[in-house]
Amino acid sequence: MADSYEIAKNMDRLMRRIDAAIHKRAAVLDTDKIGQLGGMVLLAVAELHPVTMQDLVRHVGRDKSQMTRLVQMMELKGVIARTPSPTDGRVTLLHPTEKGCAFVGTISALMSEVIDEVLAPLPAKDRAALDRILRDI
Amino acid sequence: MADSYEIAKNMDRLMRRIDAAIHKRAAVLDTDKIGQLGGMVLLAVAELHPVTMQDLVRHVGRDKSQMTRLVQMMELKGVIARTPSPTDGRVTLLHPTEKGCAFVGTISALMSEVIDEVLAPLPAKDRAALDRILRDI
DNA sequence: GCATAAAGTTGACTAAGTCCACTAAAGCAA
DNA sequence: TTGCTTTAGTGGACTTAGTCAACTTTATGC
Repeated sequence: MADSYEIAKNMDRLMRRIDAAIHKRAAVLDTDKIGQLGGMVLLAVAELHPVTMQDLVRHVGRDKSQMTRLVQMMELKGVIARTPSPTDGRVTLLHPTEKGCAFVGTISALMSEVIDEVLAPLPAKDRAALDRILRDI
Repeated sequence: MADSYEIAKNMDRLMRRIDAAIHKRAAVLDTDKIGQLGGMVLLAVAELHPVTMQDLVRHVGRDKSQMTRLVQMMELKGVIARTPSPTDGRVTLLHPTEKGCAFVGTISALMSEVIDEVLAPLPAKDRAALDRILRDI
């Protein structure tokens, strides 16, 4: 079996490089200072809307209290709207606002740019393999 | 070209799962509360020693000030020792202590367990491919 | 010998993640 | 219907990570 430590280490290294590449372009996310995680969450909301907090939490794999605060912040910035569910008084539904939708293009372009930059040395075949493997796991 | 957003999203998801799996076993790293990053750094020091701060910083891809503080903490906990370089008064060399070395086995076992758990659904062939791709990047 | 650079440290900060207690609405069972 | 349990979401308090800039000390190249 391939050395797990090596896999962990190289995965960490890759993530650090992606983070650094995103950071370098921070201005894009800082237009309204929604941050890196905020950007990811906005993409998720735009993809899944209308989506409940619970589902969003599951989708992005973060703590629910963290999501509460992040979504509150993004509501303040005007990129996400919250409406109470008409069928269940406990749940709130999330939607991207128009402003939020406008960001989506920018953010996913940023993502592409970053991923393309970091994965640049990878042959297309390996990149496709990576894509598939990541989906499968 | 494979959708970069999907790759980024799935990479994030995978990292979150690894983090969660490590977190679940936090006790192993909490024996002396060196933390997750501390564990990684200890492995790196054990692998590369004697290693300078600078090289360590490059190896793990973190900020040097972060490393300073982390290493100070680990020195306090007694898992890493720092000695001034005999040839250059500016640099300090890092070594694992005996106690540190004793941890190394535990931590890399933890890593293996976590990686093996998270990558369990992956066929051996794909796992090998992932390993190679991560090395190549 | 002096400007200049490199190694490491410190301060002050922001973002991310964790844990727990809590409220309120829903679901369910006697 | 009333009480019990579960579920959705919120808030508080905290720890770990990560960033950036200013600074000290030692080395180095003219």
